[in-house]
Amino acid sequence: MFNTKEIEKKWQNFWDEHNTFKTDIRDFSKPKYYALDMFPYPSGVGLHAGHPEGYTATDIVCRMKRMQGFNVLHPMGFDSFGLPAEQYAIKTGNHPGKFTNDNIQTFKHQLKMLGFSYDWDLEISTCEPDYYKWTQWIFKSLYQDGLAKEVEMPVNWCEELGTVLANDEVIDGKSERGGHPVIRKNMKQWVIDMPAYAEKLLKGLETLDWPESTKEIQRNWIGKSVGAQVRFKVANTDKSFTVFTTRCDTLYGATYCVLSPEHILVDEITSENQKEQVREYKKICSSKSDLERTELSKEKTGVFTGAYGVNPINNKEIPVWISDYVLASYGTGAIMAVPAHDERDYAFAKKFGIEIIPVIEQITGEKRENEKLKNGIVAVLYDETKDKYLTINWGDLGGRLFIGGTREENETAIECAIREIKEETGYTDIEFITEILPINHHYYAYNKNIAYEINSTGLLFKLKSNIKEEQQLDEEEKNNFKIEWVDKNIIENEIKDELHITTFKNLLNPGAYTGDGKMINSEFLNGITNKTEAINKMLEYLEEKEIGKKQINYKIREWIFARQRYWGEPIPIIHYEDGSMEALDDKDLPLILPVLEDYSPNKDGSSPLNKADDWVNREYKGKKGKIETSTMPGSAGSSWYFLRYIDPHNNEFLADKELINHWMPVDLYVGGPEHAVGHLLYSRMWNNYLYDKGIVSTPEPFKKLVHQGMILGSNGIKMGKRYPEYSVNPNDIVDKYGADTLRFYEMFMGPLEADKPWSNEGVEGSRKFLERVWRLYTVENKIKDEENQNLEKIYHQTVKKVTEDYESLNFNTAISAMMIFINAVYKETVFPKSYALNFIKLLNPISPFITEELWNMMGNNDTIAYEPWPTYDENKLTDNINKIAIQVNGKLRGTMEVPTNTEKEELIRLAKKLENIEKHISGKEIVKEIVIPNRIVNIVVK
RNA sequence: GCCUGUAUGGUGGAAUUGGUAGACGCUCUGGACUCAAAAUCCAGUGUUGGAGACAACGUGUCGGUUCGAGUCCGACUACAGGCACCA
Repeated sequence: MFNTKEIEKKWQNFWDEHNTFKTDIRDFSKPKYYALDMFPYPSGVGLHAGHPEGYTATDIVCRMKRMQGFNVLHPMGFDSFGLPAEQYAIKTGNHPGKFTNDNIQTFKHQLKMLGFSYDWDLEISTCEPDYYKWTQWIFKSLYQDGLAKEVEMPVNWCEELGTVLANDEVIDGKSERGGHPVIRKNMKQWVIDMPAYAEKLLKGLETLDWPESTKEIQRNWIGKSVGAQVRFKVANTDKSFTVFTTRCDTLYGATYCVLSPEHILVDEITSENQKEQVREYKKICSSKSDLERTELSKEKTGVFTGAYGVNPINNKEIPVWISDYVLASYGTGAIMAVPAHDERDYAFAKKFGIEIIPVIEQITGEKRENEKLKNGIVAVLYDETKDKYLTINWGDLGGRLFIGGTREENETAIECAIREIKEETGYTDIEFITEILPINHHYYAYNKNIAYEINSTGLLFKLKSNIKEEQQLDEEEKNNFKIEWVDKNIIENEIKDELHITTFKNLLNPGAYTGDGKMINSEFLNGITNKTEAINKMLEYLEEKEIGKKQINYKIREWIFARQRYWGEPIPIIHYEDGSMEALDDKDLPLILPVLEDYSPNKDGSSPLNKADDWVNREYKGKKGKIETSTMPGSAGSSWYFLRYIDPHNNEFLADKELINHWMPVDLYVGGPEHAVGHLLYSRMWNNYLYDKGIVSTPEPFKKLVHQGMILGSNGIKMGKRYPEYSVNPNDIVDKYGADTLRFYEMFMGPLEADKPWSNEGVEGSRKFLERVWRLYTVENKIKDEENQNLEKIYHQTVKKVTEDYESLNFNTAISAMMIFINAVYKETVFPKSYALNFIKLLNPISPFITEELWNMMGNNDTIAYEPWPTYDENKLTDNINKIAIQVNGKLRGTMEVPTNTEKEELIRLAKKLENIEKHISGKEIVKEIVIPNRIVNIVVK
């Protein structure tokens, strides 16, 4: 048994006293490695079980890299502006800084306890004026470049929290923190222009070694869509509006337009007799919260403005409506509606009885040369009383079908269907229900040797009674076909004809056709079947006639960059009495938070900073003005902290450019996936901006990103307030088993990225392994200055496996390899000293305390941290005996051991001699023999 | 609804990318040591049948490709995460 408390204390002190992990940031002689953890918010409760997971992962890589000769930058700091400290201040009247600093001390103590090899000289804290001076400086720069601005806009206002929230802080219309309702409210707001960087942020993703899921979330959030702007004139006026569409190819199918209720043109174009309705509708919309808008999204609402827009493609006048399914904040706040090919427009048109014009026909069957064109119908007759559909079973002549027919001249689809139903089945007492969008079908009539192209209309009828007339069938038909009423699943299983089954599915589930197909009703586009071609052709036309142009839109919105709170970075802007404003000069930064008597929010929701009269009201450059009182959001300080670590004590600049150039980008960044669209997007934007300014040397800050999974309670559920009995406190584990065991266990639980349930038995197992290692070195008496051939192969394999697995962050399998090695050593009487020393190095990154102690006990005086990493010999990874699997018909029937690189023929010969193989092949014909040397033999018999 | 993942013993999880499924750990069982227990060491542990050799089955479901599929292809189911009137 080893004394964890004693050993861990000893080495914590040793590392502190010797500055073991201090990084010489100006030493450029070695290759650099920058590993970064997402720094914590120092909450009152200290580290939770999840923190050590990600932190241990980076620590392992750093410790290995140091031993491999890299100059490693591995810093830690604190994201120390935030709401809990503010709430504490409101409650107690104390300054939140004190509370925050106490918590930071607790965190630091715990982090040291866990043995992370941070260089504490590089520690930063975002709430320190030395730090936020530069946060303010970057903001100021953004402001001066027009990327940070104050605008009047609808914002996410949370009454309970008394502040504005960014889009990523609102989830399903509720605040991310606390789940309070969020409403839309017009306010003057500081924002950062994220859309200006949308394209760069999107492009940059391609260069990053990040989880695909996170990149996808960011792509989604950026939401690029390529389309066109088209200008619609308002009939009988000189006004016009512009719509955004990604499907300009469907312009001929536009049968109405919709403006968002907030669109500026609404009041101007509304006709006299629609004014009241429009006013009423606008009122309803503006009072709706985001939550209500989301919840009510199923049912479309809207009103007609009385105005008509002119479709520029054919000068057709179409009604202009307003509806809140069109968002003011996206595109132009106006759309052209193509109900035939857009689900939302379809639902709206159906509800308000607006015309639907199809311009794309769904295609079924396969197109052939020299097709003969005809118009046809497919009619489905439904008997409600029996819940069955009428089908015709043609037997060998064509299987089961609905009623089909060819339209005669001057005959409508309905007339044709009624006629065909009567002729083929005799039913006459039927009621027309619905008709679907046309389908373009291709088929080949073998009996007539003709290829057909049919424009087919699908129709649904209901049987009212069984009244029948005599069928009119020719001889061939009479003999072969049977009328059968069948239910839905028979149809789905037995009707193979693509036209008929597609018609049936569409009839049962009528709606817009959003797939690809053949253009119809579209003049110069008619007949085109390629969507891109149609879009491009239309774009060309629009641009030529100057009625529209290509346009790209992004979903990403401005980052709302102000909070009505105290505990955040003050915005370094002064508003003068004359209405102008200005950023403070560099020499007046940092703009330091004033101390207040009372930190509670004001009743009007304005920032508590309003209470600091002397601080707010001042004369600056000879003019009277007020300092901006809202503060920056939580993600401000974390958007550039990775730069400050490089040079945290620099008073001249945010960090020395030469150092940034050397150390950036971050080589490995580990943190939770919850920051996918917040921190990880904002940091990228700031870094891209600083790159454009020539301040940083790479556009992307984080080259490789890995998300650690969540550590769940032993009940498989997230640890937390809900199930405190299943929660684990790292302090308790360290107290009982030691930090080495905690680190080891969390790495052995499973893949870093996966969510994993805690297991106390698993912790015991980890501790047991460390004990086993300890015993091997202290009591077993096997370590000798001798060689042992039996261990050579497995030793080299272990070095290789562990090295590669650390590099790729597969710590669980690295540990497994070390266990296999130790198990093998236990079976031997001699553990060569060189192996013993190098094994300590392999284990050191995971469990640093015990390994430092063992290293010491093996006669070394200094830390193991910079000892050269073990290497392996490729030639010793295998010996010359291979175990070959023998299969018969792909089933394992035996194995044999043969020398490496035994010839194929020899392998087969030996394999056939095995008793069990002989049994399985005797009396059978050998069809094939597959031999993969050094792997497998497979004999195929019949 | 759309997008992205995931699915393997009693259990946490392995599997060189198409080549002996279940490494390693936990649990459980047996043995050694001990007066005894704990600790430790050794052995066994997918299911079913068999004393055993061995055989059949087995990686969410159904189908396919292949000499051979956890791995590739197609359809589906369940769970997790993200997006959700984005025109």
